[in-house]
Amino acid sequence: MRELADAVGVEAPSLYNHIGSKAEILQQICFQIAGEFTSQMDQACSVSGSKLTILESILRFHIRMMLDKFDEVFVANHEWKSLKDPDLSNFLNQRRNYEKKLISLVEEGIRMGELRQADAHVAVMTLLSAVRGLEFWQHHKKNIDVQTLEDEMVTHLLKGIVK
Amino acid sequence: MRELADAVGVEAPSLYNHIGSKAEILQQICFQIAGEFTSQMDQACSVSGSKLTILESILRFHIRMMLDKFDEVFVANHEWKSLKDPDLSNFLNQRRNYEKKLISLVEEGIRMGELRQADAHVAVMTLLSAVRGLEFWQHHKKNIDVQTLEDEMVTHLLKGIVK
DNA sequence: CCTACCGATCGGTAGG
DNA sequence: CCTACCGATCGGTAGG
Repeated sequence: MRELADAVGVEAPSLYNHIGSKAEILQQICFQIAGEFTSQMDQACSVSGSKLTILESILRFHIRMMLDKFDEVFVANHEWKSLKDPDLSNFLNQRRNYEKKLISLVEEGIRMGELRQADAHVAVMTLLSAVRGLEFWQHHKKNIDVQTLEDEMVTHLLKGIVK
Repeated sequence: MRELADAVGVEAPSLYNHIGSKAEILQQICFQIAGEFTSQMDQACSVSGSKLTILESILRFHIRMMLDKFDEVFVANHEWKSLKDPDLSNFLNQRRNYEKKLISLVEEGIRMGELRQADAHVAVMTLLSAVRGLEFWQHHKKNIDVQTLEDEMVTHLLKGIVK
């Protein structure tokens, strides 16, 4: 809070004329980000097209979120653990739901023959892990064109690296 | 430190008869883990075989490390930022070197026609991100056989999910 | 190995 | 918006 106050140019206690608590800021960030992911997923699923196309658009959204709203996504990904309990369960439910929808999507893709026979659960977790890992790229991100990064990553995750 | 002391069954200050500082424990964990990864990489690269085979064995090692030595790897992955400066640069150099070797390996694989034409840099970061993301699986890990998880994840990362 | 305690940090309140 | 200050926490030291 002291750092934040410094950045804004006031003393730390003055912040409390504008916010209720540090926890409240956390809560807002977490649910704003969760909401963006959830609504994009719903939108992506509502368009007609192959399951693969939908999956790809979701992947691309994740990557763009990691690049465009790094700080907020980072906080939502890490600090949600500090949410207090109506919020905590709420957040976890939303996330679990999100993962379930993604798993269903992959399962349907497999059933329709668009996707390889695979463990949908592991596939989804692998995809989510990979895009989330953009967190750690730091200096690497700066040396490469954003669109190339997105395209290469999506291709790798969908088609692999083996010839 | 108080938690640690509790777990061991002594008072917090007593710990300092056995360790120099909290920072020293961090340093030991970071370099032990870094060493394991580095030496496995060297070993894997020294055996004859396709670049793809080598890459796969490295991937499998990462996954197994994430599952078998979760806590240490977690600390090495996150808390290295608190290392002080001869150690910090040392650690970062070791990691950068590791990534470079991996990138070279992928580049050679591409050159030899074993791997698809791809951005080796993005490919390696995608692979590392994905395996590292096992950090976040938590409850998911418990519902699946470890060997299946390893096999499915490796297959996904190497061959993708598209049919 | 313990008790006693320090100095820094942190989220936050009181009171104006 | 500020000054003054609180209570909890944390890594660690002194002294036995």
